[in-house]
Amino acid sequence: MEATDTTIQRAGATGNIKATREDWLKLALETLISDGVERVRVLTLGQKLDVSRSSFYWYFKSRQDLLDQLLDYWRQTNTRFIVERARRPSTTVIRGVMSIFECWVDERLFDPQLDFAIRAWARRSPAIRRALDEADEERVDAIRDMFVRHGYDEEDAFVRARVLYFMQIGYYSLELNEPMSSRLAQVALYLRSFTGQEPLAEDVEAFSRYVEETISRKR
Amino acid sequence: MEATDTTIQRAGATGNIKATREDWLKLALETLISDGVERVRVLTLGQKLDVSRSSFYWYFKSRQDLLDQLLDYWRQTNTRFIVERARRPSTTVIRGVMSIFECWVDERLFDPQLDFAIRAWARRSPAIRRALDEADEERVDAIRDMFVRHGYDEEDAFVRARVLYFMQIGYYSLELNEPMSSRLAQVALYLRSFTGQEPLAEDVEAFSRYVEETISRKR
DNA sequence: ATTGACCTGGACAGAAGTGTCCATAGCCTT
DNA sequence: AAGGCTATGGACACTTCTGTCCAGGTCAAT
Repeated sequence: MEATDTTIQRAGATGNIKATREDWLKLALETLISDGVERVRVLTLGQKLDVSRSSFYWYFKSRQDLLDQLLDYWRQTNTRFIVERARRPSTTVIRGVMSIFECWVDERLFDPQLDFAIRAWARRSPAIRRALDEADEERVDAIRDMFVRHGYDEEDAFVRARVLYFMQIGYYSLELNEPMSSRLAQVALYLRSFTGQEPLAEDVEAFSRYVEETISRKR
Repeated sequence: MEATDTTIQRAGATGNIKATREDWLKLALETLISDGVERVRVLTLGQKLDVSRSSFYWYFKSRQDLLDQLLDYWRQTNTRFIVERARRPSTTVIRGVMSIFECWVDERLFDPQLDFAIRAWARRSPAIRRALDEADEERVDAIRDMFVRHGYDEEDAFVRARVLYFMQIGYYSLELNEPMSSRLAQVALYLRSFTGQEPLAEDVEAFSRYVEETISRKR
């Protein structure tokens, strides 16, 4: 049972390896996302990887050490693209909001399940709580600035940023699992609701095209 | 179970009683709300009540039995008032939305922490998931009907109901803990954002009055 | 072929939790 | 005063998990 496989790159490692550090991390991340921190257990991960727990303690100092690294991963992914999309120059507010919408339809830009798992985690850990508050603030601020750039006054921009962002977090909270087609069908209404302006037909078409491309590239 | 509640009435009970069934339930509920289901443990509750676990098994069949009753409690409270407020006759949409807003500022009508705890719970239990989906749908439908009554067409009403409800769930997800004063300061902007109409000064004032009364009555 | 750096399994100790059984203490009724 | 019901404590058996220790197995380089 040396087993190297799943692939070739692992041959690069010493060979005795059944589970790499990355295997542990990846499985831990998946577990965090699907089941929550509480379920990220050394014993359970080991059983799934078919490796004894001792192996884990070779790579990680402790369970806490692993959890710390999961948080780091989240920090380096989920907030970044929202802020980046919100800062992109846009010709109209509608287009600006659309840029942000891209994060909501492309899980490579924003992983709602992961964000949600972190949110649940934060309820019982002050350290996580702080990290999360910072991330939320950063995101809302970036969206607010986008509205401000398009002429909304400070306070209005802030409220609209919140409505947009909170609404999306709320949407994810419900975990509806709707097909993309029905979500797309209402994009125009959401755009109007968020901006107070009427979106053009070509705006909506442009967004639909983006989504189609994204989905096809993903396959 | 006579017993009703704390203090004097407990003398009415058999006397040997250190912890009533209600004590267990209440503490379990508080724990569910503040720490999540995972932390609702017979052992821990017993320690806090300063009673051995055997006592628990006198009142409840098992831990699962207790959890079932917590779910029942949630079912009988959180959704009811939202639906009731959404159905109230209102002269304008603004007033209709304000009726629903009452749930967001009065924790006796809607307990966000409890709702949130249930949401986290649902992620790992299909039975809870189903109960939650039903509740969400019932709430959104009630809000949608309110918009329809005020002349919004079906699809628009649906999107607006979602924006309103999801935004609020999202707001709670962030657990911001803002003072009521700063939330109130932006009520007009939210009303406009949700309805697409300009609220009257007297509407905003009426809402402020309601909130003040609520807070003072609570003390 | 030997060495040494890497990695793994198994055993041990111990914490925290569930559920069951039974003896018994406290109050109410008779 | 005795008996019955109600509620409790303590002991037992079991499970699931963490973290430590150490004896080894495997590969690469010498």
